[in-house]
Amino acid sequence: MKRIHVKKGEILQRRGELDSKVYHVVSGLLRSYTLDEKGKEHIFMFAHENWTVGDNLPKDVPCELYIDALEESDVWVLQKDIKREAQNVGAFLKRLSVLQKRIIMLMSASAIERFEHFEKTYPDIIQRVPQKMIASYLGIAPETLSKIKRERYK
Amino acid sequence: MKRIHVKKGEILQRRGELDSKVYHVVSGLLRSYTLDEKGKEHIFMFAHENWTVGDNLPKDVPCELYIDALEESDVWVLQKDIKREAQNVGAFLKRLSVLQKRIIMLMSASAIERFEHFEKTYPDIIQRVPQKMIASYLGIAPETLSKIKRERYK
DNA sequence: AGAATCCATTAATCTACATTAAGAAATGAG
DNA sequence: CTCATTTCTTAATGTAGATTAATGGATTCT
Repeated sequence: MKRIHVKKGEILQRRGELDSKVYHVVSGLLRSYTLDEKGKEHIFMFAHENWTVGDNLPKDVPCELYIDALEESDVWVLQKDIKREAQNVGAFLKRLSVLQKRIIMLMSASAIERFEHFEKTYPDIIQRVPQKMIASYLGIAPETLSKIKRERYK
Repeated sequence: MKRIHVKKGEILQRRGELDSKVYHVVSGLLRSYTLDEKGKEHIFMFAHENWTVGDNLPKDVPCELYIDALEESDVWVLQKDIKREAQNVGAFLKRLSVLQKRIIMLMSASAIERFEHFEKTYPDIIQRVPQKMIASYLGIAPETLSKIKRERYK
């Protein structure tokens, strides 16, 4: 846990890095964002005074967010040595990362991509709920989901 | 903390309730969802075996999610007596609730509504970042944000 | 079993928002 | 101060996905 000073525009984290840190803003303003295939930015979160940004993934999983400074900032950099806090916190982290992924998908992925991601992530749930509920989860109309699947297998 | 058995279709929680609980699924399948003004359902999350659902709000804040059972289920019902766990967990809960709200907005609100919500929630950040970044956060094109604001004040 | 409800699929039409392009305004660097 | 870059606005056109509606097949209820 150390304190750093960053200038405007400085990049603190890039997608794909391992052992990503958590950043707690003392002063200034950070932002985390993703880049889609077309190179378009999707801002995931702004973090100003007393707020925290960072992927919430285990140390051995590559992170998905870029983090940079929108203003000159003072920041605490926290290691994620989760072990000691164990179970409880681990569960929170898992939920945070699921929600994060969900937001990223809603913002940057098409209906088809969202469905394909869902298929991979929750293969069992697909069998257990009606399609219209999957559509509702994905944020698309049931008719659209139907169309997607048709085009997919033809 | 008690264990309950619920039948398919049973409603465990309605939007607006205070002192909402957290539900941990032992067997079966739950779902949480919102209803928009048009009465349309937007599923926030499926929770199957060993997963957890629930708003992550303080006891005195009305919850935003409905929760019901998609299958006959066994569930642990947990009180949210957060006090003892203090700071750390409190911060997680806050982050979870922000992400939850974000997903709900992305799924059920129009561009204008998302902007108005952002205005209210982060009045200070609006002053500090370019509009195109706010658009990127809201998941809309900068041109659309520009149009929205024009129509708004005319 | 028969009735009623729910669900998936298709097709036609509609709409919110994206994209593109171009000029005006603001910001910043030297 | 001035030129360059970034940002904002406006308008024209395009498109992914919503909406509506109709049909047939499954489920569930009595």
